[in-house]
Amino acid sequence: MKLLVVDDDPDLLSLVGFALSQSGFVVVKAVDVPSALRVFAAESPDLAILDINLPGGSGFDICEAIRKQSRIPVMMLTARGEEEDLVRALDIGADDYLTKPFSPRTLLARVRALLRRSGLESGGAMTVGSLSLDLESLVLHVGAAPPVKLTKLETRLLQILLANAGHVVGTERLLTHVWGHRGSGDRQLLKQLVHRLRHKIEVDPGLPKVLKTEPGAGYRIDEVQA
Amino acid sequence: MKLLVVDDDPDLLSLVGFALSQSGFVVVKAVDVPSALRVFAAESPDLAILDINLPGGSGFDICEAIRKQSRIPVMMLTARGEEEDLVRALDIGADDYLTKPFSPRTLLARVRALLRRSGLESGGAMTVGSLSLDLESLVLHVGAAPPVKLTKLETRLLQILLANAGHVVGTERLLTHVWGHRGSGDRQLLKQLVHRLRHKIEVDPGLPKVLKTEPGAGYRIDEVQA
DNA sequence: GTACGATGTTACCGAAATGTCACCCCGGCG
DNA sequence: CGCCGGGGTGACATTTCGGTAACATCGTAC
Repeated sequence: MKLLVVDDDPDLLSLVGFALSQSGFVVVKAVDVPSALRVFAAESPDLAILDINLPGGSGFDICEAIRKQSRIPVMMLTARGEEEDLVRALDIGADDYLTKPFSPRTLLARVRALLRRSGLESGGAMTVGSLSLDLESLVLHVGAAPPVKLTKLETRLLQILLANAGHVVGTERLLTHVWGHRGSGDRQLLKQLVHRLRHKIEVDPGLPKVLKTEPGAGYRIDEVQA
Repeated sequence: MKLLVVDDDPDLLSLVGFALSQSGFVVVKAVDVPSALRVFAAESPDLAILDINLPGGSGFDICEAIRKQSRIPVMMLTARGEEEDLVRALDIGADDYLTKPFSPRTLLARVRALLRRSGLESGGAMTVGSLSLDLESLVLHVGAAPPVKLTKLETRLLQILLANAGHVVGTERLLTHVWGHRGSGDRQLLKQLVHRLRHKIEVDPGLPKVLKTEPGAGYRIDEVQA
């Protein structure tokens, strides 16, 4: 489970980073808005913890940018006594907030709660419609059909598509999520991966019912009724 | 994304220029009214940041001149304690203002907010009247009619036309927005693109109701009633 | 080392998107 | 009238995109 933490205070950043990685999370960090957006695009974290006051913008900007692409849980950090920020945060689509100062223990509890609420709890499976993907064992259940064993890359591809079910996910975003910065620009990799995945999960790979192509835009998975 | 910044203080100009280009914007500058107008005409920026007190005129003049041609977001800069200026600024058609001194962080946040509001920031959907364009999935909804699938170029064309709904967008600006500097000067490309787009979105492509031609100037989209 | 599955690479096909060209219509003008 | 110039239109060429297959390479279990 990968978490993005954005704060301009390096002390707080390392403290929080330490606490979270102690608990088994992978933590990626950023100190300002532009780098946060870069990291978000490059790493596709599963949850974001955003400070509101940042050099070069505010956590609101990051939150909005994230919401345009993703439904991952977002937690905002605010200084004491800026309650009006909270309204705006929740308005923009944040899922929770925490008032500084806070204890690592509190943070951890909130993070776990968020992950549980959003169904991304570590090790668990993500379910959308009649699709259920187990991220640990790399097994996919499609309706009542026998489970399918997937490869690492296939799982990552499905993960991001399911996390954005109903929305188109752009080619470039898929590439960076599955392969990281390396695969950037290489559509061929994606073509092949989609091709192979379809052969595993589609009844008729020639007429995909699950993993749809959006010409010129990317790919999409809709809620499928069993 | 290209921004025009006009201020007579070279220090402020370079500071702001630095902050903005750090965040990935292209910045063009001017120090007085005449050069600002020249630069605006030559560069077709997507947003303008105008100081009010300028040698040889005021930011109001620039704002008015811009408003005659374009609907791009305009932000005015004012010195502290000149609130009556603000009224006039908003009256004239400015979209936002900032009181000096301000932090680069604040400026950046406001600029982003403006771009987002005007639909020029990537991502999301933009709606004008009964037209709704989804920039991610390249789909356009026209009133209650079935959605239309657009191509990348068609989407870009509509994007800039919708962002300037109600105003004529000049040929040259359309060309550079859709094709980048490459297509500069090639009106044939634009003719074809408009032609093809009209066939997709107009009831009678021969008598366009949505995408209107402004002979000698460019094209325009008005608010269409549902 | 060998065998096997996973992944990366290259090539080809057909369709769609885009670019290019030739010609039309129309209004202004000498 | 014939000659522009701006736009519109249709036909066609070229490029890009997505799907598919075949083969190469890599890593790991045995």
